[in-house]
Amino acid sequence: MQSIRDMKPNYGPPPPSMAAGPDAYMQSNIRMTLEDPELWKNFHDLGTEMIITKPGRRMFPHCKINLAGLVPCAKYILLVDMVPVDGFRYKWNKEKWEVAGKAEPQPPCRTYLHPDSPAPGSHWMKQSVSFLKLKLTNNTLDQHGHIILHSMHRYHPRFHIVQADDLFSVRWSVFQTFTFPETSFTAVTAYQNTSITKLKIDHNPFAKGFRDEGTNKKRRSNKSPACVEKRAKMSDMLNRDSDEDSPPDFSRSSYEAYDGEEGHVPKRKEAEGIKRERYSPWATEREHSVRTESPAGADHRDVYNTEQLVPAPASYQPQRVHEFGKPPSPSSSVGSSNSGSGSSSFESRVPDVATVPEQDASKLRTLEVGPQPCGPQHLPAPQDYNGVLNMSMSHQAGKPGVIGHHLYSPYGAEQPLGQWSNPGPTQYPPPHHLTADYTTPAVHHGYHHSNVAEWSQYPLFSYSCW
DNA sequence: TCACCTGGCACATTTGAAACGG
DNA sequence: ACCGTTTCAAATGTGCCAGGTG
Repeated sequence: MQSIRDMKPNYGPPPPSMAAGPDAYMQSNIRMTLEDPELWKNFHDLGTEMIITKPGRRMFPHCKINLAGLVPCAKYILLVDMVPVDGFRYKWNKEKWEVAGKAEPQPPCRTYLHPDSPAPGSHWMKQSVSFLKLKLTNNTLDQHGHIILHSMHRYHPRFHIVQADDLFSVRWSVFQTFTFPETSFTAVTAYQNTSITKLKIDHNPFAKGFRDEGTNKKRRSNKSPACVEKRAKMSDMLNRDSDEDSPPDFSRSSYEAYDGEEGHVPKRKEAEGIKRERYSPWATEREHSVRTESPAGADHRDVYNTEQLVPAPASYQPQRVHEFGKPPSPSSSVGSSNSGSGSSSFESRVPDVATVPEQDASKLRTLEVGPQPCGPQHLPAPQDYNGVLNMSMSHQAGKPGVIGHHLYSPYGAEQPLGQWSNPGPTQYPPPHHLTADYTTPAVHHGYHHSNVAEWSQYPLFSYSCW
């Protein structure tokens, strides 16, 4: 865990209203733990898949975290974004994920803003923080603010804690980034691994209707002979695999593996966890040095499972600088993210092609920053949305504001936080806030592994102008 | 031909308004 | 009039599956 003391405010001098902001709330130990790690681990061991649909699909399991070590009176903003795990596209081939080529160009990068943001540390710490309403989509023209992903690509959620009184001061605030290796997943439009399907059905309350022991006799019993045959075939194949290169526990037909009472499933899975880990569907990638996650091995995994701080600002902001300096092609950033360096200019960033309906933008409103019960207050002057935009533009020369990046909240525009966005980067000259002051080595955490090194180079706000 | 995607379907949960009673 | 509980329908979230697409 890295102390926030090591961090610097994002970039450049803060505005007058924020002059003493982050420093006033300086703190040392923010702790983030993933809720339901066992469930995540169960999925991870099988190779988590997340359905992405045009209208957007929730994650399951959904991201739920616990926070500690925040300053109770200081306000924080919580963000989640998805970064590619690597630069490859995958295909599901005979019960295993295989590399199917280079990754497609990175879709417009979106960041999901937790609807409670901004809220005091006490609020975040008093109960677990759920990102239930975060949705994933494969629609690059999505206008609902869902996170856009490519099917058959692997991603990794990143959680960001930004100490800021409101969304508009985020830009000058310190932030910390956390990830949990077990939350990585493959985006798919249809489930490939039947074991994952079964696991989802068993654990997702919305899918109760598909449980064998459930009340839904209709669907299950109405399955066509062909379907039954297909399933039997699949079961056969799995069993064959188990004879060849997998322990029975993992490669057994999912329908066998999860037969019986729902309540029994988690226990069994816990017991089988270690075995499954060894024979996860990613084995091939590991063999081919494609799968680089958690190479530290089982010893370190446990540590990762409980909490992990990844690219804290001091360490990965330089990479953001590099990232911004890369050519506009998102594919280049995906495919060559290891190459690292680049110019410090990011004027050619690819704009987020998604747009927000004008009426949405027009509804955007100021974030209410009410009086706080305690602690030093450095509240920005009241401002409306236009004011924010103006502020942003006025800072373009050296410390731009929030334009250009699509930061979404599940709240609609009519809701308190609003879904605030802006006319899109193409309408504004790109800002230059990423000064190259930081020369700290890219990743220097104890848990550093190549995987982190790669994906952490994705900027927090890829297309943003923070 | 095949891998992948899409849209409709049935079933489940969630949510919020209406109804009701104390 | 207010509050708490119950009921019910609409909205929403699921995986399944047939058909479409490149």
